[in-house]
Amino acid sequence: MASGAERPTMHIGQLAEETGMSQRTLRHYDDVGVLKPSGRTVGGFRIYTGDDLARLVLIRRMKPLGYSLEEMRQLLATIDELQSGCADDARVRTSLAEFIDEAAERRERLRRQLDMADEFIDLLRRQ
Amino acid sequence: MASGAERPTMHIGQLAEETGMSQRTLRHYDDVGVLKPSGRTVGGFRIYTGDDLARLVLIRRMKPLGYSLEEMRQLLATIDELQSGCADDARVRTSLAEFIDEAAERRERLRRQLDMADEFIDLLRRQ
DNA sequence: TTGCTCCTCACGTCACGTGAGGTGGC
DNA sequence: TTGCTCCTCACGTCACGTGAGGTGGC
Repeated sequence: MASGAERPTMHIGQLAEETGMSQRTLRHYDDVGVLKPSGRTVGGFRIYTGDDLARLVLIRRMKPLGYSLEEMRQLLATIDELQSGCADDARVRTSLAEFIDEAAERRERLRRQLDMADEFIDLLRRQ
Repeated sequence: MASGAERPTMHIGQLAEETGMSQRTLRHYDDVGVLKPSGRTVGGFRIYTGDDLARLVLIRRMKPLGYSLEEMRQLLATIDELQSGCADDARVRTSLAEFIDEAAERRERLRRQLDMADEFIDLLRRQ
């Protein structure tokens, strides 16, 4: 009644729909700590916010680089620290720099995989 | 003694070394029928030929497209049929055309993943 | 004969998929 | 009150990794 502008929240089904990920995957991300819902209803339903959605979109972008969920968890933790005002913390800065180097390597591997795929398709077409 | 020009063969360790794949992976490919060694020694050692090496290189190029081992097995079977002179068999031709379409779709997915990876790295660099 | 390579189980792991059986929310 | 959505086990799957214990090959 006395509530002001409500932030939009959603249940697991809507988040799954909007991101194209399965509900099982979202529950698994909760279990391993990659994406914990912001809350629960009294009855136990997971409640996700717009921030959670943004985090999931970020996770989806990380996936092609082939990180394990544990590595994602660590990288997301570093990003969280940076955004909560630790941008001057040398330890966090170093950690970020390492992650960027790793990501660049993984990107190169992915690009080489695209080359391999093209070689493969050329071979198929020559049959 | 009376042998002519021998075709070079190798054991599992050398094949693993030359392709960068683990021996366990090669044994698994044998188990599921993706790459059966051309022979065995009396003692049971797997014997791989140059043809086997070529097939494994092909398999390595297929991997980035994310096929299951069962799908690889089928695609390789189709390629084998084509190369053993069934190139005029309509069924085999149709099968190949379907595989090429699928491969092109998977290639596009892979290219989009590269874009996602780049967006992710940009985001990291902006922190 | 000594190493080094290879062998076959067989259990473990990672990221989920897939029911089973039960309950919350509008 | 009726559906539809969500919940927690818990076993299954795919592509291997990782020892354990034993033997082949030059």
